[in-house]
Amino acid sequence: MKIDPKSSADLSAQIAKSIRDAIISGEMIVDERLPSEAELADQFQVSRPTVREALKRLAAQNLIRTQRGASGGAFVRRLSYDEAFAQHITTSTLLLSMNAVDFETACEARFALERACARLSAKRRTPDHLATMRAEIHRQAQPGLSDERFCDSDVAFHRALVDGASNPVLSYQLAGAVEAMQPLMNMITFTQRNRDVIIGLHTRIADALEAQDGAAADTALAELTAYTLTLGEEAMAARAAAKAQSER
Amino acid sequence: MKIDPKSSADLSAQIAKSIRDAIISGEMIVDERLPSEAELADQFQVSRPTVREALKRLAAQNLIRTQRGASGGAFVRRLSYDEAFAQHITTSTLLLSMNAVDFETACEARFALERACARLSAKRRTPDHLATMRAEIHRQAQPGLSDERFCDSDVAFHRALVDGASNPVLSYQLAGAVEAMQPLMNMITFTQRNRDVIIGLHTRIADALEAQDGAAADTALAELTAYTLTLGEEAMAARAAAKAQSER
DNA sequence: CAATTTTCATTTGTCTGACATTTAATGTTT
DNA sequence: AAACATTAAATGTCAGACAAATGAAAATTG
Repeated sequence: MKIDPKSSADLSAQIAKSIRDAIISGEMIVDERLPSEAELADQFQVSRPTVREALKRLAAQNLIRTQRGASGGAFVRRLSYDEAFAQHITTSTLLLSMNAVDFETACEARFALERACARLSAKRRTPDHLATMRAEIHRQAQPGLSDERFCDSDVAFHRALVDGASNPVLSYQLAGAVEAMQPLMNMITFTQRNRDVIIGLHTRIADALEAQDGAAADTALAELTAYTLTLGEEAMAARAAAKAQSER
Repeated sequence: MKIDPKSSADLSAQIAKSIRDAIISGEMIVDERLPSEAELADQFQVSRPTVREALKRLAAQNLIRTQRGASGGAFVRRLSYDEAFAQHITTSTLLLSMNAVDFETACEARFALERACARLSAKRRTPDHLATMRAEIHRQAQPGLSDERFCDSDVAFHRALVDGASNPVLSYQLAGAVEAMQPLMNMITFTQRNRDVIIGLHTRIADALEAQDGAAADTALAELTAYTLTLGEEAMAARAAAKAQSER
């Protein structure tokens, strides 16, 4: 592990990269202990604060964990699905909000991916998944539910659908698309009629999965896509109108 | 922005979280300047090194960039697709390697997602995308191509397929699945016959997209999925046999 | 007056040295 | 043998300093 003294980049960034590469390449394995801060400082010929900054960078990426005390130090960390999920969702959400991705694009991506799971989910869904979906449908039908709670339930429903495919990699990749959409979905005002239509489609999807009919689930999802798109367009139009009004 | 002095967590982690939340919530907008390190230290009642560690954590997540000099400082950074891509791929790759995801699971996820793009790509692919795919097919047919280069080309081909859908969000989510598979794909030894079959399927996919026939593309992708799975199984079996041999 | 150079204040990058805190291992006592 | 105290090693935090970059203001020059 070496660093380039001529590089203009921060030393801490270079050191972090050096260690990160060692971890990613498999040169360092899970739970392996890194040298102590003092040793690293010596090795890279920098001071301890600089090493510490590098280690904090790695900690921010969940690549290492640190432990205080006698036999403490920095250890290569096993990246768990949950952490990867959280990271992925944060990044996806930021990407959408900072780059002003339009509703249509995000919606299309989300449902295209979800439909990819439908077939597998129809084959493998367990009674547990079906129960979760039914429960969320029931929740969505409750009167007086706020739009935000309705969206939460919607995400939970679709999450169950995706998890039904019983493929953690698929669930992981999908989580980003589904959850990152939520801020955009939250802009929509759901009338009772809107909700009825969505609940109807959700029921059809759940029925199709229960009957292990992948094609029917796909069709219902396609309809849900189209319907969500029209809702989104209306919401965006209303938003634009309100903005024009306030600027007048 | 406040921190909890009673918390057992590192101060730098708390400070980082506090600032991160402000950025994610939209409280701080892109290109906005954070207070200087000295001011932050004052504000949070900690020393400058601690603040710096917090800032390095944020820098590692591409949430801020720093600039030296008179009117320098830390600025909220616009997360670009490219950076998000890189981050996503790194995380996905680590997730697969550290959690020993089996070939079958990763392969299934990858192709399920890819098939989700096929329909859209058939509709929207440009001559550019087609040209890229044809070029990669041509490259794959070249004699003497190493297995690794063959895989590279394979990824490039599928990337073009995905990009053909012209949905950056879709491309972003897919990139993780496709690229993270590469280390697993690299374990496979591709015989000439293997390559011929794959190239044939690639050609069928390209033809289908050119004809804007989504269904045909989907069928060819399904066949490619099945074929890749058998190749993977063989490779894993060979690997297991070699291991048993060496342990005997 | 305009253009160029110099100076200067600000801010991040890095270093030194110190102390606090946590924790496991070791030693001591009962 | 078990409970307790000691110690050493490691990270966490701090204070203060200097280096380096950089933009803006001031001084100089043509």
